[in-house]
Amino acid sequence: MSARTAAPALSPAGTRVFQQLVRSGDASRTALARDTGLTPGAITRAVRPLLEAGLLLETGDRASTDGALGRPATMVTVQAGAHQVIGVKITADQLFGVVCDLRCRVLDEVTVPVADHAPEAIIGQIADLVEGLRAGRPEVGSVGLAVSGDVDAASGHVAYSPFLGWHDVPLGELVAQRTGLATTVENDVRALLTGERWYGVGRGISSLALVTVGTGIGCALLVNGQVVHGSFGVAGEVGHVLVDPEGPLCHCGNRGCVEAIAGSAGILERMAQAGFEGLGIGDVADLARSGQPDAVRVLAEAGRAVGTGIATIANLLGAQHIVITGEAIGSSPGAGAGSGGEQDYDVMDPHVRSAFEQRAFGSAARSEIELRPLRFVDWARGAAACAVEDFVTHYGRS
Amino acid sequence: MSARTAAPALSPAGTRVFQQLVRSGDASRTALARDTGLTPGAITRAVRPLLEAGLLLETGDRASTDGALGRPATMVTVQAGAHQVIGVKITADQLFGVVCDLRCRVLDEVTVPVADHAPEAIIGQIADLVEGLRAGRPEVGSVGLAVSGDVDAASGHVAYSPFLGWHDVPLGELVAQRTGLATTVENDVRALLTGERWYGVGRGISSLALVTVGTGIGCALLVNGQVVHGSFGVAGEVGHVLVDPEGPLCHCGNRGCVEAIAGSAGILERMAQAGFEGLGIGDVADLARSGQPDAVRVLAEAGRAVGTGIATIANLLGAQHIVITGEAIGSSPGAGAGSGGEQDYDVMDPHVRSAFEQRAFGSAARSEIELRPLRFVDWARGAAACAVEDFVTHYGRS
DNA sequence: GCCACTTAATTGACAGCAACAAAAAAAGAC
DNA sequence: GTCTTTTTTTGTTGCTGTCAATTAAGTGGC
Repeated sequence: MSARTAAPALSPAGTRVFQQLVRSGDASRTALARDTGLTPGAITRAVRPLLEAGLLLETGDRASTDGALGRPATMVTVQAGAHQVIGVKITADQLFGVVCDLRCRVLDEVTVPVADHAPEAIIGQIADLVEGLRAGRPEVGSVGLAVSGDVDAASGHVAYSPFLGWHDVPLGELVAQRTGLATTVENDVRALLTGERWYGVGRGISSLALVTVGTGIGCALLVNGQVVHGSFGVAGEVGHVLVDPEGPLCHCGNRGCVEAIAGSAGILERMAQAGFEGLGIGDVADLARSGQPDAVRVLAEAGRAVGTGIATIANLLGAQHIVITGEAIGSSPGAGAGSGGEQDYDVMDPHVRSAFEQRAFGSAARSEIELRPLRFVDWARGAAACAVEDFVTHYGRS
Repeated sequence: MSARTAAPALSPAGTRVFQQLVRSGDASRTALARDTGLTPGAITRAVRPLLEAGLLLETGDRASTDGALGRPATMVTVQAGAHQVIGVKITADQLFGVVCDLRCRVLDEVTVPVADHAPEAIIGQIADLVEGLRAGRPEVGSVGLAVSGDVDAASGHVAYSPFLGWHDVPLGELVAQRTGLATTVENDVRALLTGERWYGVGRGISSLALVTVGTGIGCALLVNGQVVHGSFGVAGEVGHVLVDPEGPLCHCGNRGCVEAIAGSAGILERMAQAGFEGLGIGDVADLARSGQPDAVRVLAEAGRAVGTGIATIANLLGAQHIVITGEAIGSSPGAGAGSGGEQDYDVMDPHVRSAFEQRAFGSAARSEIELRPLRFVDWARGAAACAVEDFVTHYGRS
């Protein structure tokens, strides 16, 4: 694919080194030897062709010059701009696109409204979006797409996407044909996890859980350094963990699932029951901040439900780090102008934590919990991260 | 270790082939090539030294002679008796020991009562048990030990074992010193999972959950073909999944955990509350079978709790197969004379399944659920399986 | 009964890769 | 200015598995 720089047939060691550097940014050769488990000699030989291909760069930087004995190590860095990728998050309302470099830093972004959900229409829009972002950037060589639903990353097929109403769409092939770029497709939450894993808090961590709170509760899991896919395509359904058998009815048919209590729909419905009709989730948070008892109660319940859900993840998987995110989770109003309208009710934060601490068993309570707002750029960046991963692992192959 | 047959420095391919055969029993060379991803030529070269070392055997058997074209494949089998291992399950009451061959078939078994829980005392008893089983079996070359609690398999240390009252006992080293045999230590439930994984239902499956129902609820998880250890040593705590916030108090401080409802202690306590004091778990099952309403209710609740717990596992992990086992789970009274007194109340079975089906989300309901009685031999066999795995992976190394 | 066909297993040649070990490079210390 | 100390490089070596051709061992056609 995209044979811009004739791929110099990387050795296994070369791929390992390249991966390591893309993920860590820079390192001395000795550090690389330590981290990859290869011999210093092997590193030298692995690095050379990558330098020649322009993928790596030897900056004059010296590592830790402060009084260290011996020959100072010279740092090797990724030439992050050498290859660029476009990441697109597909929703029923909008397409969010970003251009990222190899270190997954966002260079440019764009949002496009979506009207027609038909696969052909959306694929056309994706192609246009890609062409637009690609203009004047010859380094762009691959595309990553993130879609909610049942996605087979290996084949690039979208088996089923409820929000888009898609069934068995060979999205990867179609976009690759239209754009001429190597295309990677992944489930949106797993894509987000991939981004977080290599370029966020997940660095150096082998078990990580990512929970997105919104209309539904999404979740992707990293266990033993591997993304969990589930035998039947289902995994990470923390939204249907039981919280209260007497709780509100969930669309899955049971009562008291996390999603029924903490999902936006459930929250708004219970506010409506309390007499507050037609609110948005941000309004509920505002009410809660101003002390309105119903809003406080509903959000506290939501927070406790999420806390119970993540405690279950911690108890079962021993996740080292748990990130909770969503349009609906934020720090404070007006903090940082994200692309999406980020409503915030960190009102939930203490309730999440207290419920987690209460239900986490033994050492599982040591899991680090992080709540953070999520902007749509992050979704697109996750898609880009998948494309980068694909590029790096397949560089000089297939 | 145990250099009986001078290990002929196995190549990586050799180890892969050996592993594959120990796990599958026998295969033609072509099948091996397919399953290991190696070239036919590599297989030939890998198999030869193993044949010479007496670890493999070429039986005259031909695979599928029925009208198949071409040269018939000759089967290669493990010489299962070439190396034997002893597996020991350590409990506060008894030691259960087995001798197994490389295919993990039980050749002999023995039970020893335990009086003194002090590490030295138990290690002495283990050494005696091993010597006894070893007598007249020169093929015995390694020992596997299964202990409940926090075990570090890599170092062979038992960090903490509540039932034995052990803290940081270097069990592996000590037993290796006493017996002169290579020794492997593993958490008991994980050992059971290992046995099941390679020699039971787990063959060819990459995600498997094993739940043991007894005094406590134990659980070991296989995800993506790897055993989950948990970042802080905690994982698989399905016993503390929330079932009912109004439920009975659990020793973890919360209400309505699976363990509080389905653990033996909880069951007996609730029977006592109903006026049935001093029962054993088998008595409760008998009462339920004879239609006693309280027993029926308590066991139904227990079954539903377990069902909810495994549904949570299925929802989060997408486990392909879930095995529920325990002294307390059985088929019918008097079926097969196991070593432990196996009480049975398959009374729970329908309740487990219905609760599971109700709470499993979407395709997660496709997980295969299996309830089966557990005899103590199985625990010991799990320990043996760990020893076999260690032997196979380290053969011709370290 | 011989020959073509098919599949299994073997073998020799080959090439690639990384480990090993020793030397060169680049500092700071004395 | 030499001596450490650490990083990096460079031959050399050994091993391993792929490749492709060959041999082996059957079945079925004629």
